[in-house]
Amino acid sequence: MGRKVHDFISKNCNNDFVISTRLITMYAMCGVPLESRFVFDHLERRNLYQWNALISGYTRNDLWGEAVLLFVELLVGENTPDNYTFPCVIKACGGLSCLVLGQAVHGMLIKLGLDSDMYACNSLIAMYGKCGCISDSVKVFDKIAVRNLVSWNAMICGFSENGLKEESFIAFREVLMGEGDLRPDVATLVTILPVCASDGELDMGMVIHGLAVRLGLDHEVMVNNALIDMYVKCGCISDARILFDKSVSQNEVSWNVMINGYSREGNVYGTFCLLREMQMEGETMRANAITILNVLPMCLEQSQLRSLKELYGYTFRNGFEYDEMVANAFVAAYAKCGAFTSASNVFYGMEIRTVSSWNALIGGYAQNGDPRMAMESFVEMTSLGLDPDWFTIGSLLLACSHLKSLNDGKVIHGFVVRNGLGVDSFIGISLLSLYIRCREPLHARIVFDGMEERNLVSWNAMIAGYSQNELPYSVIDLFCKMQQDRIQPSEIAIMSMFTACAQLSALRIGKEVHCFALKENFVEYDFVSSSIIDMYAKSGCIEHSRRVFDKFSFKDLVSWTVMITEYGIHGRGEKAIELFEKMKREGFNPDGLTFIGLLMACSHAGLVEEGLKYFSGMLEEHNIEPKLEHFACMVDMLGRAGHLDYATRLIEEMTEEPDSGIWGALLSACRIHSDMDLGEKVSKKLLELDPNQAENYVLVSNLFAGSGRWDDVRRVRGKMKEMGLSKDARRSWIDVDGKVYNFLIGDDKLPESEKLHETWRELEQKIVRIGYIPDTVSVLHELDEEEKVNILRGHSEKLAIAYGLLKTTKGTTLRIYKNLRICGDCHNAAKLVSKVVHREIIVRDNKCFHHFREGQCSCGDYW
DNA sequence: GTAGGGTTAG
Repeated sequence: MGRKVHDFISKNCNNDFVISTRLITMYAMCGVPLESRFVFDHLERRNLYQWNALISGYTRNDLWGEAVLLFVELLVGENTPDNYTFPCVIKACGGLSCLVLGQAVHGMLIKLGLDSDMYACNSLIAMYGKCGCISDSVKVFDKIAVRNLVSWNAMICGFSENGLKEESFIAFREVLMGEGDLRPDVATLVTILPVCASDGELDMGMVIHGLAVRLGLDHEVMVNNALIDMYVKCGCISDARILFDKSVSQNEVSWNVMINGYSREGNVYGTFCLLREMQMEGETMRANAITILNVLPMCLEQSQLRSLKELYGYTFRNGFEYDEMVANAFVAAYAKCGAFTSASNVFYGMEIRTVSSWNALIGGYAQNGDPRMAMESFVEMTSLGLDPDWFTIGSLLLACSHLKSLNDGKVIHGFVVRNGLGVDSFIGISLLSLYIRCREPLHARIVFDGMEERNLVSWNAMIAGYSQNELPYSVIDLFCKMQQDRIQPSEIAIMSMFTACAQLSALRIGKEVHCFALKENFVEYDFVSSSIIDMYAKSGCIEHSRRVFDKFSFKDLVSWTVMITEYGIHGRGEKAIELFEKMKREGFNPDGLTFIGLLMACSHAGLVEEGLKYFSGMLEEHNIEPKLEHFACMVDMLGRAGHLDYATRLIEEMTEEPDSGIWGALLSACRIHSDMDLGEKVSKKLLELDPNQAENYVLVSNLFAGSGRWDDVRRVRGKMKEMGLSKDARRSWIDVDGKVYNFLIGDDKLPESEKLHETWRELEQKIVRIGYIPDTVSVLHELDEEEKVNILRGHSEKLAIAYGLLKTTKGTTLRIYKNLRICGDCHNAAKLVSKVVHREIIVRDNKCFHHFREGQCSCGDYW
């Protein structure tokens, strides 16, 4: 129709200014800006109206570059732009996200004195928003004398695009409640609804839904679609579907949004049904490239490779595989399903490979278990002269962290610093995680402290990183700082706190965090619950652990395994077995880790027969191949029970080469049962296999010390010194009223040390009356008896017990943590003390728990 | 001034 009118005009009144301006506009509105350009180029005379019409036509059709070029042409031709030209050009600058250009145009606007024009200001607000300079948007907004709805909409949009969710809600409320007589329109609602959608703000979304109904805007197709999308993203698929079915008018977006809803849920059937229905809608409704991208999330699980291939077939038949984004998404999706060959086929089948395409490939390899290929692909990419962007860098850092390649990581870190990407939060967090994985928490902290902005993810990464590097004090410290900074902790930081409390046996803090977790509903997460169970157990409260476990309604294999393992550490072998059987009855299949817990439980409790039965059942009943750790448990169990020959035979029958853990277990057994012949052979093997571990030398030295071979002891200790190895000092600590007190062996530096030694001597007198005899065999040094007795008196666990009795009220249970194994003498003394003072004393050593009560220990003196 | 998509972090 437009063309016919054009033909008529060409014949009759070609050079009329008004008519040719209208023609240019008409073609632009019909989505054919090339025709507008044709008209423009064939004009004999031009005025500003026609330049403006074409620039505006370009921006209407998202041809930002062309709009800006035409504007430059206009200036070169010594024309002066007017208040109609500027909004269009500024919009184009925003479209290009080109701040420098936008600022230049803004400067020109000021020079011409047009900077109080509302239309220009509204475009400026939007432009600065799109260029990430939201503070400049605010400045312009504040300066406008009279603001209209568009000014507010632009502001809301800018806040939302810059991730300032709260600010966009505040601006939205201003529109509703403000002095101006403003009513939200379609644009307002369509801008604010995605803010609700992106963060699951269902309540706010529903309020806006009600508002849309009252304003009579809910039947507008764009509003309706934004509402459907909001319900989908908030997880209310059925509500979304009701709106979708009720829609008065629909377009492709409506269908795509609904399909995306089913797809995100992993609902294969629902997704494909809707896709089929969409095709049956006929000519009016066509699937497009975005439809494909909306179906994709459904196929991202390992098991959905078939659906993914089917979808690729559909894509191919409809010619969408040429869409760059679709192709990139398939590369990433195939990689996620582990189908690297298909990913690479799609990738190398593409006509043009942009940096994004390379990112899809490199990211696919980095995330899904082939970090080496990620690095190789990067080399190939750079050899083609392509520069990495921050997505590429992020994936490379991930690959380095999987490879634990600190050196490559540092090279990339250098690149990041030189290119000023260090401020990007994604890159910062990726760097931080790299250093954490490479066990360089200090480096990680430097990156963390250097971040311009810290978000929840960066706090979590740093806190969880400390926990993974076994730095519990740092976890607690940073957690407190997080709260000072008013960052609301999430389930990940909470889990790290439980792990830290478990490492420290810090019961009091652990309980506080438990209250917090209950209040915030974090206990519903399986990994949080497992960490609570662990915290109570490691703080000596195994009954608390069981109570948490029983109350937890989403038990998974991990929680069962944790509970079984904790029973083992507490020497409650029968309980562990009982729970293991219950777990099987409830339909859970044990894995390798479950068996480590179970076998350790049998070992600690001396349940050799049961242990052997479960060990053989691993392969026979559960098809789990025993690994080195399982053999180590068995050797430990058999050795401690005195079956050294059986243990030796088991090692000989292993198909895998035994490691230092296994030889170490056998060596401990040799010491307990004073088997020097075997012990010496094993010592040799152990020190050959792993000569850099201090513990191994200590084991060997203790073997000799136990039978008084002091020359050999000196030889081994000398060797250890020569190697520059030292073992941790013997330490104990006790939690009194939430504060942790540390004790070293023979510690005289404590403020109350005189009082402590006195208390212990009084206790000693009391326990001597009921049969305590100092067990000087535990002193593995070449000294005379009296000196040995004195050394025994200074053992850190005795000091901790004395301190606990001094500082706590009658009846309080003492919970003590020892960093190495408790010695025989302290074990005996603790039993007797528990009897004379009528207190429960719980000692956690580096292997297991001892609950001393009324002269007995839960381990049955078997440890 | 405006709705739907993919690639990086705990």
